[in-house]
Amino acid sequence: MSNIREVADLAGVSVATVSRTLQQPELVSPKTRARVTRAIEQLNYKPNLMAVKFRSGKTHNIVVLVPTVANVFFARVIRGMQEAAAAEGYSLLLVNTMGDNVTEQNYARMIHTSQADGVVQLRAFNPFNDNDADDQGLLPMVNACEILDTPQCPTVSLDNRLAAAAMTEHLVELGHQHIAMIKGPASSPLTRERMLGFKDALREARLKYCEELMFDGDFTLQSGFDAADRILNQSHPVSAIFCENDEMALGAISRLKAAGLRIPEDISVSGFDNIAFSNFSDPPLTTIAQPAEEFGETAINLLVDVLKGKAKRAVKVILPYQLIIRNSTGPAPAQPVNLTR
Amino acid sequence: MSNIREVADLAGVSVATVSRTLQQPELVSPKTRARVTRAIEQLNYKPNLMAVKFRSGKTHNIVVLVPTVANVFFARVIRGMQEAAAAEGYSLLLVNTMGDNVTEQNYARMIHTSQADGVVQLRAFNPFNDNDADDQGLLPMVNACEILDTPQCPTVSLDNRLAAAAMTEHLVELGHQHIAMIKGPASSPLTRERMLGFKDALREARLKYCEELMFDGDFTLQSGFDAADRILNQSHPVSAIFCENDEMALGAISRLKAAGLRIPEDISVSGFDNIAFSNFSDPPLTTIAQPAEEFGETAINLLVDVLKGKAKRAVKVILPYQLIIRNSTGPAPAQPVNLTR
DNA sequence: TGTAAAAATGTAACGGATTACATCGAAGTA
DNA sequence: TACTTCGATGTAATCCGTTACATTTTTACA
Repeated sequence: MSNIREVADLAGVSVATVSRTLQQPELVSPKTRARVTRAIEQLNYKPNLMAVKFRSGKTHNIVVLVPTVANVFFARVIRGMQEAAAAEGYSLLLVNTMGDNVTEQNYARMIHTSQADGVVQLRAFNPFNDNDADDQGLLPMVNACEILDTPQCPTVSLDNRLAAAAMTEHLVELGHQHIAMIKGPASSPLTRERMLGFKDALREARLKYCEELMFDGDFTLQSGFDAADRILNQSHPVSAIFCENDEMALGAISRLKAAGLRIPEDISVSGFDNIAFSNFSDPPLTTIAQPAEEFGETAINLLVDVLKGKAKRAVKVILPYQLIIRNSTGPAPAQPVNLTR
Repeated sequence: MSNIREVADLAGVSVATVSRTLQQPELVSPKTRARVTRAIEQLNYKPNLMAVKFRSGKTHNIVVLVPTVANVFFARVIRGMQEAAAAEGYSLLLVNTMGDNVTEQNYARMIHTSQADGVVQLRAFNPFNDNDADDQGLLPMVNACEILDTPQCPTVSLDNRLAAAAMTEHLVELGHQHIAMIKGPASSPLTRERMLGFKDALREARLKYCEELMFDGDFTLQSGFDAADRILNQSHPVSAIFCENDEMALGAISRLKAAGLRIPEDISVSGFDNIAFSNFSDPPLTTIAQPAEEFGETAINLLVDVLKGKAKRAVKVILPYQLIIRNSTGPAPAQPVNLTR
């Protein structure tokens, strides 16, 4: 592997001239520039970017903490980040954290060991501890998708409360009065937000909120299936299920169909996220579309602003949602269907 | 940010002693070691890993070229890689290449600019060009999932031909004589392998191969949907469709059901990959399970062997598949169903 | 032609950790 | 006591670009 000195020797110039030929060619005379360029090609010289990064103190790496890359929604966010990062000259270090706080803290530490310049966090957890705080400055971190209430941290998110309320309204308008909810983990602020929106809409419609109709899930297909199973084995009437993401909705539908229920004639099911599968399921899923790629793109742009010192304060960006009505929701049946069979 | 010199000064020792305290503590007397350790804590000193990587010439980074992180199967592979990499002290630089050769070549170049030590390629494309070849040595690259016929490159894959034959046999045993296939892109060796297995099984069963029953897809849900649409609008009888992955199978099922066909009574559909959704679809999908996480894990281990110089020649690992029979395949109907309606 | 200004190029310090080699002191041996 | 050996520690070179500053060359104009 050749280095800049060999190039300089071959071209008969100093290392500074070689460096300038690459960085600020306008400072080098055309004649010299040509000689240097030829030497570079001859030796197939590639600057050691590790040396550059070390010297400059800028790694141009961004650590991305992803709860799970297997989640289709996050996959879209990642894609958006990747494009924005490439455009800004940054590389992404994707970490599948499985939602583990310790793992996240370990990787966030890459900032301190100069392996990365910033962090994008897709979860509402602050992986930095207090003495990491850059005093009054902004943390080199942005939060996307979930809302993290760290004031020094820019955020891009959805108004989950409003979106959940819109979905609930849709169900209410169809005449549903007994709506169950399959929630995410209680630790997730997303879950809290969406539940608040759900309650808002119920209150607005003068329907009463029923704690017994709230079921826990963890955003996976299986957990949706299991929650639906619990819904089938309880005694309250239910004519619609609001699931906090599409995977759980699809899992729930699978269980409901196995019980012989027709969707949406017997029971309506709604999701959240609008993943690709939701358009090809039977029936296609009514859901909330989120601009996933835009989340990623915005997150990177916010972070780059922070890293460049352009950001004066922690901006909080809210992106728009869209209610997508497909065939998994329909009018409430005249008679509540007997679920237990 | 403190550096090793400040620590040395505070502890009243030389930088060498500090470095040794961290790297080979047994060479430092307990007394000194304690002093150094205290100084490190006092200053909250973290070694600058960029400097270490620069000096050592080892980045402990691995570039992973993923055609698309949105693919659920790849997501599982990634997870396997991540765990193995963490165990070996490597970080993953995930790149969503969208199957673009130029993008892959650009990122593979990170090896030459000393930003990464090795590459894991999940596609059958060699991103290195000839003059990158390490002469007779092994390339710092391993190929996973698809088979890339670069002799200097270790590979971990499935016997796709055998697996496809097994699936075809399953369909044949159910009495299917008119089996259509929804293929991946012709450029993918995977597609070629699976097609060969398909043909093998047909020949074995003395059924004739029919070129008109081969349909193109690109591994997405939508392409499966579209291909099924084409199947519905042609004149040959078809009682089963062998799809080259689960996404396309689910897309196809969606289209077939829209046409009023029952699965598997009217037509059988099979997939490949066994993604999570396939277990919750209606009907649950008959498919081939691949040990995705193990692919990832093996790929990393092979690469680490190469990087450590342990690998003498390019090993080709074949992992086992498993035929998962669910309810999307069933006995062929006595009378071929009229597809065009 | 002389001189100042501008352009081109060179010199060398620097960043932070590692490590070969040098040094020093203490313990061990004859 | 003199000498060897070993353990502990220090010194300084090294990895490879970048860049402030110094120096040389060219250009411009009086």
